[in-house]
Formats: sequence, structure tokens, C-alpha cells
Amino acid sequence: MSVGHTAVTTEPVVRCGDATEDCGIREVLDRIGDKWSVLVVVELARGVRRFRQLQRATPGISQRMLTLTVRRLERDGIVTRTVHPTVPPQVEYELTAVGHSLTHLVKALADWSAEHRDVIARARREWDAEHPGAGIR
Amino acid sequence: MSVGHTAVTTEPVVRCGDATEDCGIREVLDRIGDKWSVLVVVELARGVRRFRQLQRATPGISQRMLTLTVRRLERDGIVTRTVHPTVPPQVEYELTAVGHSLTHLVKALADWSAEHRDVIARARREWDAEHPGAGIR
DNA sequence: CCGGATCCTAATCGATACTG
DNA sequence: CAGTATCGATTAGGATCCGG
Repeated sequence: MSVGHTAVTTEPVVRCGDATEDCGIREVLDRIGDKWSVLVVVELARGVRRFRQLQRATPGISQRMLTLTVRRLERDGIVTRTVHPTVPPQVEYELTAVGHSLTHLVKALADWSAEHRDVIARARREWDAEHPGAGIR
Repeated sequence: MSVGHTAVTTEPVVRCGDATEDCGIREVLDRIGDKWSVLVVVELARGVRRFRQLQRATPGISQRMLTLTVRRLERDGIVTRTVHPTVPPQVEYELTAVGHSLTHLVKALADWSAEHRDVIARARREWDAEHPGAGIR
């Protein structure tokens, strides 16, 4: 396959004593690893958004999931929720400082994805070809 | 709450036309957003590992989940799987070049987590205090 | 417009038992 | 040792109806 990575005997880039401690990586992933959080954050990175705006900008999300998503983000201090007591009601969501710093991380994710999606797609096709009828999805 | 982030009207760090396109972020998260992948990758970042070694280094993972996890990572070209036809059987897992590059991304995750975990934990406690009996978990 | 409450389905994961 | 197979529990997520 000629991936030819330069024999790294020990280059523990991540550096935490053991996978046991999990570095806190799981915390981040529990926060943004779900189906919708990053998409909402990405949209909010473009500016203040109302509930409906967020829903329209995130095709496929249900009302329920959007509610849950923004609630969790609010709880973690990643977005603020501002209710304007008008009629009809108007609620605005906005990234906090932490939320904005998160967008940089999201950018890193997007960059990595863009950089490797082709290679990975190819590897996947090859694997699927060599393993016919493997239910690994 | 005094988060006081500097009024960012439009600083689209992420830059993809719309959350609609999702940048491919979802691809990454579908790959490493699960419960165990990153932990396995972190352990493999420290060197070549056998199946049992991975399982011992990842407390709580079941045999089944480890199998599924390494299979998916192999399929995506993130790890290689080498079977030594000895007895008892011996299978070694090793990061590919893509896998190693992923390690850097994981480090970014770990760094961000370390940098914000306290603030987030505090925000969460405050939210929970202000919203008694909210089943948001 | 915003979102809570309810019901239901599908995916995920863990435990256990068994095989080469 | 390194898996596969099966089952059950838990969870995430979608659809829908309703209320402020």
C-alpha cells in the first residue's frame, strides 16, 4: 500500500501517562462529538442567530435536537441565550469567548478532514473490496 | 457572568459557505467521535501494540468494542493490522502515516480541553444551580 | 416564534458464551 | 491470544402534538 510512514518507535505526540487518563479528550468529544453541536457552532461562528435561523441553517435537525443542542452548549458556557420578551418571542444565540476559541478547534478538525478525506476514502474503498460482505459499516 | 468576548460581528473562523456543507467536520467526528477510537489511537501513538495490550491499556473497553474500533480504524487506513501466523496467534496494530497525523489533531483536542475544562466545569455548575431539576444531563 | 412533553425507532454498547 | 456471535440494556435521535 506504500503508506511508508517513517518508523516511529516512540513519538508520543499526545503525552499523557496512559490512555487510561484519556487526557480529557473524552470530555471534548462528549461535548462536540454528537451529531449537531459542531454544525450549530459553525453557524454561530458567523454571527448571532435566532432559533429558527439556526434550524434553517442546519438542514435535517429536528426542533427537539436543536433545543437539546443549544441547551447543552449554553450549559457548558459555549453559547449565550438571550430572550427578548417580545411577541412573538425572540431568542438569540451567540458564541461566548469559550465558544469562539472552540471554533478554532473546529477549524483544525475541518482542515484535517479536508487534507485526508481523499486518502481515507480510498483506503475505505480498498478495504471494502478486500473484505466483501463485512458488516462493519 | 462577564464573559465579555469582544463583539465579533463576523469572524467566520471556520469558513465554509454554510453549515449546510458541514465542511467535512462530521466525517472526522463520525470517525473519532465515538467512545473509544481516540483512546486507542493515543495508545498506538506510543508504539506498536497487540490486541491484548490495547485492551489492557484501555480500561473498560470490551473485547467486542475493541474489535470493532480497530476494524474501523483499519478500514479508514488509520492503523495497519499485521497477523503473525504463530501459535498462539499474534496480531499487531500500528498507526499509519494518516494515523500519526491524526495524533496531532488529537493533541489539539487535548490541549483545548485542558485549557477550558475549568471554565466549562464552572459554567456547568452555575447552569445547574440556576436550573434546578433540568433533565439535560 | 420558541420550545416543552410524549412516544417511538434505531443505533450503540456491554456481557456472555463459544471458536481457531 | 484474538477474535466471532448473540442477546439485552441503554441511549440518541426523529415525529408529533401542544402551550406560552
